[in-house]
Amino acid sequence: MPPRETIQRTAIREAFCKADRPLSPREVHDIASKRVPRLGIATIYRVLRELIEEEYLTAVELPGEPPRYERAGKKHHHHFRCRRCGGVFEVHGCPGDLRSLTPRGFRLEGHELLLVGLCGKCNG
Amino acid sequence: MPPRETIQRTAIREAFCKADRPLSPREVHDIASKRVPRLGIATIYRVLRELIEEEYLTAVELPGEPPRYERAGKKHHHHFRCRRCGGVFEVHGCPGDLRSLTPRGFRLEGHELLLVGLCGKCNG
DNA sequence: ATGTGTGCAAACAGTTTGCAAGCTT
DNA sequence: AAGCTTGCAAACTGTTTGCACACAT
Repeated sequence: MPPRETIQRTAIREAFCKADRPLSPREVHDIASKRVPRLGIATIYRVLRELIEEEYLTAVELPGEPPRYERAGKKHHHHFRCRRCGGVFEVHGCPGDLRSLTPRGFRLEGHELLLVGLCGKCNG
Repeated sequence: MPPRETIQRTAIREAFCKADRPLSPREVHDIASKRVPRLGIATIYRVLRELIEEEYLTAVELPGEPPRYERAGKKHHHHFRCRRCGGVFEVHGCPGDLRSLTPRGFRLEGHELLLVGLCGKCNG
C-alpha cells in the first residue's frame, strides 16, 4: 500500500518543489516547519528515507560535507565545487575507461567525480 | 616547541606507516590500542589534528562518510570503496583530461574521484 | 620541577529508534 | 475501527572539551 497523504509529507515534498538546490535535513525542517509547526526532526529523516526509497528524491553526497537531497530524475552527472564561494554546479559528461583503474579482482559498479576550482564568477 | 614524543603519538604514527589505505579515527584507535591499552579516543582526535597541522597526514574526504586520514606526500591517486564491507582502497592512475567537462569560464584546479563496487574479498 | 599530553567523562551535533497517541483510509 | 504515521524523548555515532593526573623534557 502507498504511503498516506499527511500534511507532513506534503509540506516536505513542497519544500523540494520550491527549492532549486539540494537541501539538508535541517533546511527541510526549517522550511516545512512554517507550515506544520510541531513538525519533529525525526519525521524529516523518516520521510526523507521514504522519498528516496520511492525515488522521488536522491541523496547528493559531496566529500567533506553532510548529505543533501534533491529531486530525483536527473540523468547521470557530476558536480563542480568552487573553492572560493563554495557553490556547487552540475557538470555533464563523464570520463570513460575507469575500469583500467580498478584493482585486479575488484568489481567496478559506479563512480563519483567532483571537479574543484573556480566558478565563472570567482574566476573573474 | 615541537610536540613531545609520547608512546601514544608513536603508536598512532606507526599505524599509518603500516597501513596501505586511509584509516578512520576508529580504525586508528583499534590499531594503536594494541600497543597502548588505555588509549582514549579523544587522544586519537587530538593527535590526528596535530599530525595534519604538521603535514604528516592529510584528510581523505569521501562522499557520504566521515573523514579518513592517510600519510601526506603521496602522489596523486584516488580511492575505491567496497559497497559491501565499506573498506576503502587506493587506486593509482587517473582518468585525465577532465577539462572537457569543465563549464565555460570556470577554472579547473583539481578533482576527486571515487570508484564504487566490490573489493577482492567481497567479490569472491 | 615544569608544564604539556593523556584518560575519563560530560557535552555537542547529527541521525535513528521505541512507544503512546493521533490521524488517514 | 484499524493500523500507519507522528511527536517526543532516549539511544547512538562521531567529535570536542574540561579537568585532574601522569610523564617527557
